Amino acid sequence: MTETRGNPAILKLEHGARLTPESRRTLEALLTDVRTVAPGEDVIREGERPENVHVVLEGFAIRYKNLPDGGRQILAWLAPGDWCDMHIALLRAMDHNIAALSPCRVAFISRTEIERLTIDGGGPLNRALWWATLVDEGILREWLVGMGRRPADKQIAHLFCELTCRLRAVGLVEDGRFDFPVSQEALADTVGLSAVHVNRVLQQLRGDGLIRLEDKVLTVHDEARLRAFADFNPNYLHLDKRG
Amino acid sequence: MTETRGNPAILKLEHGARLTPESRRTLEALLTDVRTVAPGEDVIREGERPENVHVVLEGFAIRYKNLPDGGRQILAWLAPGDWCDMHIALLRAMDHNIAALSPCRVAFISRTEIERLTIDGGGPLNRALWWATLVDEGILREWLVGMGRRPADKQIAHLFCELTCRLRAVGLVEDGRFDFPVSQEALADTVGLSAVHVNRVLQQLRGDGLIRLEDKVLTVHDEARLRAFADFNPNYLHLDKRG
DNA sequence: CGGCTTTTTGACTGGTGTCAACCGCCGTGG
DNA sequence: CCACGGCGGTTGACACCAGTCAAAAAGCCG
Repeated sequence: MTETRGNPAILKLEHGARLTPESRRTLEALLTDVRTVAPGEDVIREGERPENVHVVLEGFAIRYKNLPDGGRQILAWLAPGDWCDMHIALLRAMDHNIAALSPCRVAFISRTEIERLTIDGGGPLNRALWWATLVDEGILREWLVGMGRRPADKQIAHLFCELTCRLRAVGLVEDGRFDFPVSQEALADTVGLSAVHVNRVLQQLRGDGLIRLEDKVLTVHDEARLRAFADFNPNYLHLDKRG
Repeated sequence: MTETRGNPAILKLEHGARLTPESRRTLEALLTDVRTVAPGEDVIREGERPENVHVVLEGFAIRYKNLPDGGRQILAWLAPGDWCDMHIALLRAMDHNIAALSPCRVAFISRTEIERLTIDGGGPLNRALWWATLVDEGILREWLVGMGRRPADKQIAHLFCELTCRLRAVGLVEDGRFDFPVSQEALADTVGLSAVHVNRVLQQLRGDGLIRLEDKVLTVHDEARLRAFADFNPNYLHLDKRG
């Protein structure tokens, strides 16, 4: 549906730091090894030694963990512009999986290259990527609030508010509409509910006119109303321009 | 009960990186402005501009958010050796609160000093503090799994396994026992349950002989059994020596 | 037109929340 | 020294949100 105007990975970081023209060029140069990943396909698995950092350029990817009883918990949605595992470069083994949720285009960057530019370098990119990591942490915390203390309907509404903000930040929202190629089961694994209950909640939200969801496109007619319902405060996304 | 042998902030980082004697001295020098914080007292509040980074040296602190309906969600337990907000130094406003849960001793470090040593510096401390941040993120993800997909009893058991590991890493566990000055209400706000239900679950765990909890001391007689029950895998703590 | 996955529906179960009372501990103050 | 008050822990009765199971309907794709 919507098309990104610029490179989403750069668009996103612009929200967190003032990038110099030079660091923009450095970034562009990093994002050359781009691969296509099919839905359901893993990018990296728990236990593996991370050799690359991944950046989503198109589509949705997810972090997730499997449970011994066959269950699954989704830990993050990785939208265009999101860096998947800056972090893990430092660690010896992945403690979770990353997979494509919808068809994705993902950039692969070698960890040594990243480490040189950031951890050991301390340039402007270091600040920008720190910022992105901190935002990820903020999102994780907000999800925890949702799962722990919000009823199902508000939790899901809150997630939709968050996605609207995040996708708008990389130019993927148009008139409150954005691509949403996500099954109700994946939604359920995200919010910690059963697929059946997610179905019922979605019907309620549609019935109340808070959202529309058809043909894999999510529409938020009245964002203010959805935010009020979900008790949404975007402060945790730290998207105000200038870091 | 138990006494830390060394400085917990240094003990902890030793798990994540090889510290040079010099960086150890640098750390010691940073941790001089130590203040006492009473239970319930806030160290920093949502919305505030962070001017200091905080390190817990004694006692438990928490990250938390309040909800409009009066509820509270605890987002992290900060034990001795934990850095509270490395991160936020980069951000303009706190998106959550930090408070003492039990009587605490907390070191205050000015953000400019920290930024010089890490973000802009790129020394060995940068790696160590990155590592600590990544571990925090790993914990957050595991908590999400617990809230989303684990039944109440296993979730609480899992938390006890985690605490045992984390506190052992800074020398605060002795014979499977450690100080646990935490009300059931705080536990409830941590795991997203009601205090009443936490009470019932604790009785069940005690009845099954998995834990003992009396006089504000938690005892795990048989750690292997508790881990098996909770389906606990410590990989997300990344505590293996050498980063 | 078949098989597949995803969504939808209904009936029923069950885990957890809520409310309210009671108890035991402990610090405070008369 | 004892009475009081408050907080945290414990219990029981009951309500309700969300899970489970199962089957039908609707899309999707070859």
